[in-house]
Amino acid sequence: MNHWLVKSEPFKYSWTKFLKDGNAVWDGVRNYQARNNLKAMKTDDLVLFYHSNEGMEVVGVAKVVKEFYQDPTTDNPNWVVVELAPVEALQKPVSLAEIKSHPQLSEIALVRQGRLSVMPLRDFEFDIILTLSRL
DNA sequence: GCCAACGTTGGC
DNA sequence: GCCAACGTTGGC
Repeated sequence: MNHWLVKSEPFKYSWTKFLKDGNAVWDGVRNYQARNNLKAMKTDDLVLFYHSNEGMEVVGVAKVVKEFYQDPTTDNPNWVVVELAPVEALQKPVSLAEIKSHPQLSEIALVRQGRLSVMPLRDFEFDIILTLSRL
């Protein structure tokens, strides 16, 4: 199983709204690197949900419930969506500052490539973030 | 609100 | 195909 992290501005789509909706079509991705990551997601892969701009913290775990298909919000066949469903909220959100200060998390795209909105995580990176959320 | 980082566009 | 100009994202 692969692990991922997606960003959302809580202003536009928050974790709270996601919980209420029960699932989400992850549309609007217009960046090739992020698109490639969406295409690589498999059903039941786990995805961390990060609040960018406001909050700046990982707030929950989601899973892939439907693999990629053409983004219905555009006619351009370059762009795709996946569908995600909430798994659980983190006991305690893990802030960007905590992630940045953790030596074993210094390689992740959240730190190295700030603008990427869909990124892969290595298994141990995913595990560390979950561990931090339980401290 | 500012600005750095980075992606995209378009003129040549 | 290069590169300057411009737009967007997102941390601070």
